Amino acid sequence: MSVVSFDRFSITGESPIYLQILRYVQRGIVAGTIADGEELPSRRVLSALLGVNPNTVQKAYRLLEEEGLAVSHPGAKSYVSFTTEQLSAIRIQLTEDSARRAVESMREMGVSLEEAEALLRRLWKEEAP
Amino acid sequence: MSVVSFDRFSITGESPIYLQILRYVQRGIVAGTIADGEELPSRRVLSALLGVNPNTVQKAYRLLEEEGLAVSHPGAKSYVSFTTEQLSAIRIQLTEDSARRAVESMREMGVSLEEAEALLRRLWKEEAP
DNA sequence: CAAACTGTACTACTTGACTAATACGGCTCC
DNA sequence: GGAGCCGTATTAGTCAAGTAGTACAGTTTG
Repeated sequence: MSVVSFDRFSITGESPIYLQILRYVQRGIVAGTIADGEELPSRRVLSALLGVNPNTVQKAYRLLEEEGLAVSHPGAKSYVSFTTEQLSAIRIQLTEDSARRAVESMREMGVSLEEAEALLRRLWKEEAP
Repeated sequence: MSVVSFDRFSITGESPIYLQILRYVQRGIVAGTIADGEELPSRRVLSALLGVNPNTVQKAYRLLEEEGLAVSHPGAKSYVSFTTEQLSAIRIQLTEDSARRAVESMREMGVSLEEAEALLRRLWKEEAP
């Protein structure tokens, strides 16, 4: 099985490195570019590639394992591992669920749909890379 | 003019104290319980009431002034001051955190702005009374 | 088996956010 | 005009997050 590629990954300094690594893998899983069973680069290899400390990568991998998206065993390689149920769960969790909370919050505050749309476009532009 | 009451305010430790004070006033303004021109408790009085340092209150008041919701002059009392145009801006800002998380998630999942707008309108109608 | 990898645990350093302590100068009102 | 308020600036302490350095133990592979 192939190894997860981090060629399209770069550190931006806008958020903690370990979170950027975590989101990169999550995004890859949902986008289909990272498949179930794929091998993850070792902590040392990836840390050397990114120029950070192995523990920073370890933190990201530990979070992945806590979410059930990867499996790790002492001394052995780590692998991406998820079920189709988890995939849809992640998709919902990361998109519609957060959007629903935002909508609910805005409605409680009396924000109009037009204001919400304006806010959406503004935030979308702000978060652009 | 009456003084802004903090009787219904209590520190929860879930977020910085100065932000809790800021949001309390913002919510009060949006809810209509705090009117334009009302007098704010002095930094020292409110800090003694809450059991925190005057500078913590000062930080909240300074943010209020930066947002144009209060006016302060050296040696004089501070007052709440806002226009009707600012009301909608406050409502949007109070929900901006959840909205920002939603936008961030959708961007990570590769959702386009158009799809996000469609999702927003759909969720908006679903939550309608 | 042994070398070279692997994951993991522990400690330490750096940095920024948050809060506190203190001091200074301006307004107000008797 | 002076006592007692007021807002403000400056400095310092506290704490957690993030990252780094190092060491230990297990697995793989030749």
